[in-house]
Amino acid sequence: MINIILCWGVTKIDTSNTSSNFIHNIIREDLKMNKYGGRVHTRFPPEPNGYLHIGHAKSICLNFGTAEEFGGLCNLRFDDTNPSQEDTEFVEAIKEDIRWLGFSWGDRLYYASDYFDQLYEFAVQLIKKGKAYVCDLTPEQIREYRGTLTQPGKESPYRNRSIEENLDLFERMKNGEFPNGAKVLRAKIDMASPNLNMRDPVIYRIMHEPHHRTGNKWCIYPMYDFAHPLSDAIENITHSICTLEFEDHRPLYDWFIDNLITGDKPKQYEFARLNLTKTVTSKRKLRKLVEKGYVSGWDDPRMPTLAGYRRRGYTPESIRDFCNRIGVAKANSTVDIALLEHCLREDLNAKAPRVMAVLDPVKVVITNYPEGQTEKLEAENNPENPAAGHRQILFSRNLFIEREDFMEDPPKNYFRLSPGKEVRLKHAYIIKCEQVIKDEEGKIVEIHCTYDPDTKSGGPAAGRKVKGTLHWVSEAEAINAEVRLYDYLFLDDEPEASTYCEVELEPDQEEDEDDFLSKLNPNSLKILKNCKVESILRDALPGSKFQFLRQGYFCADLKDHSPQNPVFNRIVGLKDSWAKAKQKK
RNA sequence: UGGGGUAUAGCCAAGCGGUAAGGCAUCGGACUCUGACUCCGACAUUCGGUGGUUCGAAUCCAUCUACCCCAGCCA
Repeated sequence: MINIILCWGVTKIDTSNTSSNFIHNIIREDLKMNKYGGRVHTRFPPEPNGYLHIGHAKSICLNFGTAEEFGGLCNLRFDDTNPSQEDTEFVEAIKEDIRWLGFSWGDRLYYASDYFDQLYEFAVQLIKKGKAYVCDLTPEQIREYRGTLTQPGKESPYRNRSIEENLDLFERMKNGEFPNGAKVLRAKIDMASPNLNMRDPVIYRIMHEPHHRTGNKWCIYPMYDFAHPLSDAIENITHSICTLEFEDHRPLYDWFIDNLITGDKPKQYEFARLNLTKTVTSKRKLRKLVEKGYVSGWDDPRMPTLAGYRRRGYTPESIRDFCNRIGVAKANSTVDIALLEHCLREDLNAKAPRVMAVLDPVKVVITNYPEGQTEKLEAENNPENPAAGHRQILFSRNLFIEREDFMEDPPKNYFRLSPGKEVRLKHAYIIKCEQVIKDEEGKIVEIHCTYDPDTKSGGPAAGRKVKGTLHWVSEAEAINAEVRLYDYLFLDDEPEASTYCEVELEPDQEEDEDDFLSKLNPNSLKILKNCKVESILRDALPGSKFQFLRQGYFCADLKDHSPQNPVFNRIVGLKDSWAKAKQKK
């Protein structure tokens, strides 16, 4: 009986692996030239300061997928160079999400903090080469000295300290002799560079802050621009893939590599991050939704986090399929969320057992069906997968159908139940509506029908055609369930776009940052308490997924579902051409 | 107005000098005991604009335009 819940279909083999994108083209070229001796080694480098979202999934699929496709390796490396932001909670969540997506880093789990000693040594080398110096300028002064987009910067008065002095000062920075912000170590490059990243960037800052992995060992921490390329080099990364905003950091990346690394040099390539319609993906904004309680947490089923999708009922296969389909390019773009949902439905259609659930029940009485009688009917579990087998459901005189499936005064193309009309009850009989019972307020409380015993599914007269087929649950077997209908958190296609016109922007416009909150969909969650569902759902395992016939895909909630209190989340609705046709009128 | 990028259909996206892949969306139609699925069909005489090179240009050259990113001791 529980078989239905476990009969998870075969995962479709993804054959779209010969993907053509500019990064793979580069790799094919590198392979042809035997660069890196034929090695392909990538890495996924999250900062453990938040949960992974759908945008990260694109990067994970690119990095792990590329390694897989070219017979290479992909490391997981936490970019944990800023202890004030980071936490092990995020480290664990990130690991779980990557595993859930189906990728494996083998034994190659690394942390930038693993390299703090080596990075310190690299910095010392730079000083010894006269290519780095300790600078006493305040943060404000550094900003002033940096110049602007159109004007060159000025050299720091500390720029020409002797190597010995720099060495001494840097060591004393490490030893904790100076307070936060008192000094920094900077690369000595070019204050007049048109690329601001090259204007003597800070590479080490003083931060008296315990680190989640190194504890109190360090009070100076390397900056991303310094730690990242060198970590790549330490791990023998060949292709270092990141997003577009780091494009003008590439000269700096190369500068550190060229000055400190011999042998194979990792190369950085940049691709456009994912944007999704009706979705916010900025870490800051997601954090806000969580912290201000607009959602129940990072794993709220409405969140575009991987934890949220998991709780919602998305399959990892569908997310990977999506990531493979959207492509990888350098043009900023916003993918229609309809594509994600398409991938989801395609996967779930093949896998999810069908079951009947009435979300907004209205009672039907089959007046010519004997009182007290019940009978077992056979129902196929998944027409897409015969191996999923059959189950038995109970029919009885009283049953429930969807309130929406009855209309007293229907339009011409209405295939469902209405007075005097016939419909088939899925897996059961054809019934005909004879009478409508209403209460004092005119609300329909019962629909009286007769059934045609000859039309039993699979029976001799079962071939008779009627236009509509309804899902139903008999009173004899129905159990109550809570159903949570989730909708988009934002209805706006681009919730992150400012509503204010750029032209009118005044200097003082801090508040715009929270603009997106005003676009929250007030109906993103609707809770239905008295749904009638097949009794088999009582035993559904948390996280198991079903198609509620004619309605959509639903998932037994990972946290709240139990046999005593069945709770189902709507993952996504079925496509509904009837609703679309209605809307057009 | 400095530097770095990007422009191919409603949305993604291939294309790499030989005459515009594919997917999503949309619109028909077939099938259907899920108005689902599936299937069949339609959907860029044109690649941001303009000039040029060439027998031939989305691809090469010139120029213009639009949009994105950069002035953290964040990543």
